[in-house]
Amino acid sequence: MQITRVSDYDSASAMFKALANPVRVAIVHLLTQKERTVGQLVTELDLTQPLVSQHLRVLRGTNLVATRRQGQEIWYRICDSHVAHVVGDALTHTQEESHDHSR
Amino acid sequence: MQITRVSDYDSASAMFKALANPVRVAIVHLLTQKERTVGQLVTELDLTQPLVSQHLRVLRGTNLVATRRQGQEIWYRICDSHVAHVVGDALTHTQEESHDHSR
DNA sequence: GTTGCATATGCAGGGATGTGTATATAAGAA
DNA sequence: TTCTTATATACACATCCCTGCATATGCAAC
Repeated sequence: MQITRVSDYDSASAMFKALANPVRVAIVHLLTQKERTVGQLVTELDLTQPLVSQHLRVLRGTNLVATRRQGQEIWYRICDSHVAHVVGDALTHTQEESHDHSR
Repeated sequence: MQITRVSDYDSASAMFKALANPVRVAIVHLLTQKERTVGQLVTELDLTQPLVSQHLRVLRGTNLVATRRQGQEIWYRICDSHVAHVVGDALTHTQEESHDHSR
């Protein structure tokens, strides 16, 4: 097909926008390993709790992460494997780039 | 390791920021198929030339695309396969999501 | 030199984003 | 009920991004 509508890429770019922040990439990368509570993320990332919650809200709003409540804690996990792949490929790309001094 | 530095994800999030726009995702997706000139992108996306050039500058600045000049035309191509994979996975993720009415 | 085509850049206005501080909600224990 | 812990939200302010329009640059032909 000839025609490419820019609006066809709205949802994909929304996903990338959700990942366009180092805190959120760090959160997603941690959740790729295993599910975690908000408090665990706060400790491991050494950030304030409201800041982590704000970023988690963005990730929730774009369906990149899902939650389950257990008592007063809320456990966060990655939604599906594509999210992990996207972040994994991006990390691979940027790491290779930083080793490439030939340009 | 316990410690996760948020700054370790700066370059990955910079890549996502570069893709956090439907025009740029559309451009990258088109370039995934074959290399193209600026004029071809302008025609296929039905956008103004300055707008396409502005977005190409962002993609160049983050090393997602590369160029070669041939006469007065400049041909753009994807930098490496990881970029194509990232966009491919993202499109797969968002498409599956739009078909998933079970949540 | 000039002209024409292809592409890049500058600038400005409106809108979105990131984060700190304060506060609200929700659940459990007493 | 009150107290404590865990998490979410509101608000504000500074900063950044998107895009339209105008203009500049680079290359080829003459």
